[in-house]
Amino acid sequence: MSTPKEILVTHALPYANGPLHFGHLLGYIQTDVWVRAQRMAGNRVHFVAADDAHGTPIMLAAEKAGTTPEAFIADIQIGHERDFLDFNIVHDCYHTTHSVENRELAELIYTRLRDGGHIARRSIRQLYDPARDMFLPDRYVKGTCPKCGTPDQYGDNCENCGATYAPTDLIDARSVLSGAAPELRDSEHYFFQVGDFADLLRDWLAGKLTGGRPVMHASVAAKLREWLDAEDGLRDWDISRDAPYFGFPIPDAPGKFFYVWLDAPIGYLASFKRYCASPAGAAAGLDGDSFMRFMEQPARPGSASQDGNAHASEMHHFLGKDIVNFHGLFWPAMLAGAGMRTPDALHVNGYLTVNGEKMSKSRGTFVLARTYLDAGLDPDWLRYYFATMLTAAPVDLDLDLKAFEERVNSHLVGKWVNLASRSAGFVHKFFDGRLAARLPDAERALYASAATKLAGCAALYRACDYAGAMRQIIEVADAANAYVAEKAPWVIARDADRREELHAVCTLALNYFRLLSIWLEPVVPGIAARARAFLQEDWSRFEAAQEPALEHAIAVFTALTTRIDPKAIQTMIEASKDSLQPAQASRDAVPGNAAPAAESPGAASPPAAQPADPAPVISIDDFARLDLRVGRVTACEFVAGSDKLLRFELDAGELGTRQIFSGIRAAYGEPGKLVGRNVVFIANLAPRKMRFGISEGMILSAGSGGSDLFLLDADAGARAGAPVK
RNA sequence: GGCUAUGUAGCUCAGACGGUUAGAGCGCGAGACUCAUAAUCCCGAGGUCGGUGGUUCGAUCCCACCCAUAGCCA
Repeated sequence: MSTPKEILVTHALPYANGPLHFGHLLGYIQTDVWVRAQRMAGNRVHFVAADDAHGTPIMLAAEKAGTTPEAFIADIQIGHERDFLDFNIVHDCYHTTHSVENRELAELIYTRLRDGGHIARRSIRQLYDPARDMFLPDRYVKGTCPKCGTPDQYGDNCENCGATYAPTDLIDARSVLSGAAPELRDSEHYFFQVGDFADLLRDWLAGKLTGGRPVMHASVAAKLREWLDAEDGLRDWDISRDAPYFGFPIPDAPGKFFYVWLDAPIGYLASFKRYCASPAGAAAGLDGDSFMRFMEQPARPGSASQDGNAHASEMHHFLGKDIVNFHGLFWPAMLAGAGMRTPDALHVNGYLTVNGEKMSKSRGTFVLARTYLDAGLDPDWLRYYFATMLTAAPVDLDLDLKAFEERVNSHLVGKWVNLASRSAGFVHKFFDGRLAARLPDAERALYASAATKLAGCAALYRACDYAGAMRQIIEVADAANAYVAEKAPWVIARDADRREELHAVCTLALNYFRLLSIWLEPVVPGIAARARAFLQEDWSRFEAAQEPALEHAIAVFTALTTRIDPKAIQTMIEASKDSLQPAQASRDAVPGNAAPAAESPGAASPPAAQPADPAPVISIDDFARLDLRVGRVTACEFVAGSDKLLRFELDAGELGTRQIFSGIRAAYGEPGKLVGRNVVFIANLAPRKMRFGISEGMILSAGSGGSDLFLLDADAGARAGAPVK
C-alpha cells in the first residue's frame, strides 16, 4: 500500500484468575494475524498487551489459594506468557496492570479528568457484608428474585425470568462469601461523567476523528449509538471501589480504589510505555519520549491529513463483543478528557462455540490452550481454522472439531504443502535441486495472474476478512494442483528430451507453493518458517510474492506439517473433562474475557500430581449407601497437639450439629476464614473416637493431599443438611 | 421484557442495488492418475436461501410479525 504507518495494536487483556482457553485464543489469534499481516505489508507495528490483574475476584481467589494477590497474579502471568508464545502469539511487550507504569498513568488520566471537572462524588447505598467487613459487588449477593420468586439468583438479574434489578431488591439476600445477611450502608463513590463527551463520541463513531474512515463495524456502532442516544443520556460511570480492594488507591481519596475497569484499558498504554523505554523498544526506534509523543495528539474533527487519516500513526484495539461498552464509550471519553488521542479502530470478535454449543466442561469442550498443546496438536492448525472463519463482523464462530480436522488436512496438507511435496523430488532428481532460470511465457502469465489475485489479500487482511483471504488462497492452491495434474510431470519425466519442460512445470509448481506460503505466513508462521527453510529464502514482506523465485536452490523436502491425528483431538477432549475444577462461586465483570466463563483460580495451584488410577466400578447401590450432606461451618479452629487437623463444627440442618476433625490444616492455614461457608461431608460414616474428641463424619476435599487440597463448596442457595446426590 | 445482531446444501461460509437453472470448500458417491503426507484431477448427488403474511409483473434478497441463537441493558 502507500506510505508505511506506525500502528499500536492491543488485544483485550486476559483476567489473571485462570489459564487461557479457546475463547481467549480466538481473539488473540485474530490480533496476532493482523499484526503479522501489517508488518508484511510494510507497516511499523507495536503489539502490546498485559494481564488484567485487579479486582475483587482476584483478591478473593488469592485469599482462597492462601497467598497474596501479587504472588497469585505473578504465577498466572507466567502461564499466560508461555501459552501466548507457544501459540505463536508474539507481543513486543507483555506487561501487567499491576505495574508502576499503569499506576502512574491511571493517576495521570484520573487527575486530568478531575481537574477538567469530569469527576463527580456522591454517596450511594450498597450492600455490605458485616462478617467480611466489605462491600459486596452485585455478583456476590444471592437471593430470591423479586419478580418471579426463583430462589438463589444473583444480585443483578434473574436467570429464570431475565428481570434486572438492584441487589437491594432481592428477597432474603445473602452474601455469597459468608452467608451473612448483607446490610445497607452508605459510601461515597467517584463517578466519571462520561456524558460530558457525548458529542465527541458521536463524532468519533461517525468517523469524524479518523478522516471519515469508520472506527468499527457498522453493527457495533449501532449498538453504541443506542447507549449514546438513550433517553436519559449517558449515565455517570462509577469508577471507585471501597477497601478492601486489590487495585490502585485513588489519589487524595483514602480508602478508595480505582475500579478494575478503569485501569484495565490504561494497561494497554502502560505496556506500550514500558516497551518504549525498554531495550527492545530502542531497537525498534523508540525511546522514553515516544510514548507521550504518540498519545498526546488529540484528534479534532476535520483534522485529517491528505491520506485521509487524522494521524500518521494509528491505535487499534481488538476485543470481544461483550466489552464494547468499555472500549466504545468510557475509554475514548477518558482518553479525550485526558488530552490523549482516541482509538482509530476497534475490531470486535464474537464468542466461540465448540461443536455448536457453548464451551462445556462436562462435554470436554472447555479446552485450555495448554491442553490443546499437550495433546500434541500444532498451534498453526487452530490458527488456520480460525482464520478461515474470521471476518470483521462480530458474530459467534463455531469450532466444529470434525470440520477442523478435515479442513486442516485438506487445505494445508492436501493442497498447499502437497504442491511442494509432489514437485521437490523431480527438482532434486533431475536438476540438482535448482529452480529453472526462467519460465516460458505461459507459465510466467500463470504466475503473474495468481500473484495479482493474491495481492488483494493485503486489503482483506487489513479489513480483518481473513476468511475472504483464505478463500482466495485456496482457489490459487486448487488452480496450482489442477495445473500439475494437467501437465503430469511424472509423464514428462519419462522422456529425456523433455527435461526443460519438466523443469518449467516444477518451477512454477514450487513458485505457486512459495506464493501461497508468503500469503499464509501471518496465519501459520510456524509452518511458513519451515517453508522458508525448504525454499532457502527469507522473505519478510508480501512484496516478495510479486516476482517468482528463479534459478534458486531448494533444500530436500521434509514434511512441513502432518495431517491431524484424530486421536489427538480425542485426547484433548478427554483431558478437558479431567480438568474439571471446583467452580468459583462467582465472578465480577472481567475485562478481556472472550468467552463466557471465567476460570477458577485452581490453575494457580501446583500442577496436579499424577492422576490416581481410576477406582473399580461400583453399583448405584454402593453409591446410595453414602449419605452426603451439605454442612455450614459454624466453627473451625486449630487442634492443640496436632499439626495436621482442624476441628470443625457444622450446622447439619435436621441432623443437628456435627463435630468433625479434618486433616487439611496444611491447605487451610486460617481456619477462622472458613466459618460461614458450606462444605460437603459424609454424614453416615461411623463415628470415630480420636485423641481430641469424637469425629462424626468426614469432610470432602479434592486434591492429592498436603497443601494440595480444596474443600468442595455448595453454592449459597444450598441449605445446611441438604442431601448431596 | 427492551434493544442490537445472526439464521443460505451433512459441516463452514460466499452471494444477489429484487429478475432466466442460488455458488464455493470440506464431507459423501462414481471415474482417472500414481509425482506426492491414501495427497491430486474430473464428474455427480444434495438446498421450497429459519417460518408466516405483505409490497411487486416477479423476493431467498424490501416490509411486518413470529421462531431459534448470541450479546447488551452500564
